[in-house]
Amino acid sequence: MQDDTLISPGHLEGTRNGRGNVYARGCSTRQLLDRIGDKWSVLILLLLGDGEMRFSELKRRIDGVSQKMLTQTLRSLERDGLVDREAVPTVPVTVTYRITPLAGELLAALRLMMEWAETRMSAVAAAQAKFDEQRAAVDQTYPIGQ
Amino acid sequence: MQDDTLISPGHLEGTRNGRGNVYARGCSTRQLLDRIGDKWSVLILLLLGDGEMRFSELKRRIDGVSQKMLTQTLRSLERDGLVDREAVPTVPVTVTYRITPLAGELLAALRLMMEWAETRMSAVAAAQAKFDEQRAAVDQTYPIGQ
DNA sequence: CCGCCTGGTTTCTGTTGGTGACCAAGTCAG
DNA sequence: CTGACTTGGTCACCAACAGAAACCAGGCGG
Repeated sequence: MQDDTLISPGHLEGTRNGRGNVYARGCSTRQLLDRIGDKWSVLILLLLGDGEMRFSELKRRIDGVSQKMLTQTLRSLERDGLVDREAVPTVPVTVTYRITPLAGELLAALRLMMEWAETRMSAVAAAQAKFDEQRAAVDQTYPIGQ
Repeated sequence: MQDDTLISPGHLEGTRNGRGNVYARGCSTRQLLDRIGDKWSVLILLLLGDGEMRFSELKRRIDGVSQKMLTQTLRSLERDGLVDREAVPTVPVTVTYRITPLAGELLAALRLMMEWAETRMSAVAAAQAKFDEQRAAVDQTYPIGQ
């Protein structure tokens, strides 16, 4: 597995990582993606990054999550030490979630992503429209019905 | 990766931004996550971030991708203007992929995530082990066979 | 003509996510 | 006491999707 693609800057120590083999099944980046790379985790972390929140509020604010998936995702994040769950046996039980310091550090990266999305998604949309348009033109030139 | 163009009819947001409602269905952060929030996109962008690469090399280096998913994900990234595809009709056709400047900016955030993963995933693993251990203890105390 | 190379697409099947019904525990109205 | 309603969560079921493997295009070498 040689690397003819000029990796240039910094070949990191050992085989550890980055830019070297992000892809190996056991690699930390892969592990992270396996955990928070689902449909809801990032959204939850981003929301909790602004302050603790109750289960029902999370459900209300994240447009489209099902109760099942919210529970499941929160449980998974809790297991990974990224969110903290506190259940108070009040009248109807009250469960509060908040991010842990560990997740707090990750939050910086997630927010950077969010900022990119906010400033660049329009460009993505434009690229998409252009792509689809070209594909449509090709389809017209070479119709599918063989 | 669906192909609906959810640029949406403009409107409904007075919401623009972050910290406010990351959750609304049409929000840019949601759109971004819908696109690159899958199992392979981030990995591909990270790899291509180090330099252009051929299809077969990507497949070889990303441990576990199926040909179908690689093609599908690359096509989606191309559609979104994040990667550039160049097919040269050489002997056996040669297809090269590289990231676009647009994706280049996103790369900073992704690399930050990767770095977090590399330094913190061990803590996550520890948290996980602890959680599972406690759950096991509880299961022993209150066996399932009601 | 056979077999092989790259880059795909198709088919089939197992896993995943979403929907909606249901549960626990407690409170309050009637 | 009964029934309705709260919050947080589980379960059964079904549709959508990812993965494995087979197949395809077409150009070449033997």
